[in-house]
Amino acid sequence: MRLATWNVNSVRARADRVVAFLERSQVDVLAVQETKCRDDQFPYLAFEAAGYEVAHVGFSQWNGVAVISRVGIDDVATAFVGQPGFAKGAADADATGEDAPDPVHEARALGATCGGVRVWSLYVPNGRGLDDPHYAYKLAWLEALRAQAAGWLTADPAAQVALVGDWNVAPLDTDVWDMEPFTGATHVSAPERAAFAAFADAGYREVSREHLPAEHTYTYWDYKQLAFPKNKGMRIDFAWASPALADRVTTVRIDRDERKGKGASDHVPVILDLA
DNA sequence: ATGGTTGCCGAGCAA
Repeated sequence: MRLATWNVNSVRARADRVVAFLERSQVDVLAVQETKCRDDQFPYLAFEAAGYEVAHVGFSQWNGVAVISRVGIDDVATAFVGQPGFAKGAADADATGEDAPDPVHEARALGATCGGVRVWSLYVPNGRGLDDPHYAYKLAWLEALRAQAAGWLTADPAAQVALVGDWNVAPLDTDVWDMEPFTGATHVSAPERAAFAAFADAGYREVSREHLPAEHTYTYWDYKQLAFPKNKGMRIDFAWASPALADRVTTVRIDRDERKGKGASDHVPVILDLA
C-alpha cells in the first residue's frame, strides 16, 4: 500500500493537480491538509471519477482536512477525543474575571481506517508568534493529540496507526535553511520541539526521517521572495507511525517536483510505501 | 522596488 500526506493549500484551486498526482504516483491513500473549504464545497466528483472515496471535514475557508482513499474508508472521525478548540479572548476574560466564550473547534484532524491502517490527517496549528494565544493553543493541541495517540497504543500495541500531516514544527536546526531568521520565531522553539518529540516517548516512530535522514531535506517553501528557487525551505511535514506500521515502511519519498510550475502548493507530498 | 506570494473572497486575514 502507498500512503501519502500533502498540505495542498486549497483543494479547490488544485483539485486537478491532486488527482494527477494520485494517478501518476499510484497513491492508495492520501491525507490532505488545508483544503480551505466547507464540506459542501469539496470537489468530490473529481476524486470519485478517479476511483477514490473522500472523507472531509471543513467548517469555513480556513483549515480543513481530508482522507482520500481507493482502498476503503471506514470509521471516520472528524476530530480526536479531547481535541482543543481555539479559545478566542480567553486571556482577556481571565483578566477581567468574565466568562470566556466557548472555544472554537477547528477542522484540523480527521481519522479514517483505510486498508487496515488508521490514518489521521493532521493540520497542527501554526502558532503565529511566541506571545500569541495561538502558540499556547498549538502546544495544548499537540499534547492532547499525544495523550490520545499514547492511549491507542496502550489499548492495542499492534495497532497500525499513521499520524501524518503538516506539523508546523521544524524539529532540528537543519530542518530550516538558516536558523538566524528564526530567532524568536515559532516552529523551532524548544517547547514546540519537545511537544513533537513526545510522540516518540508515546511509542511512535517518525518514519520519514528514518528513511530520509539527509539534512536540509524540505517539504515546504514559502511563496515569497523566491524561496523555492533559492531552496530556503522547511521540513515540517512528517509521518509518525505506530511500531507495527513503522516496521512495514519500505521507502519514503518527498515529491519535490510538486513545488514546481504554476499552481503549485507551498508544500509537497511525503509518500510512504508499506510492505 | 519602502515591496516581496498565494488563496480565501471581494477587504483584509492567514500562512
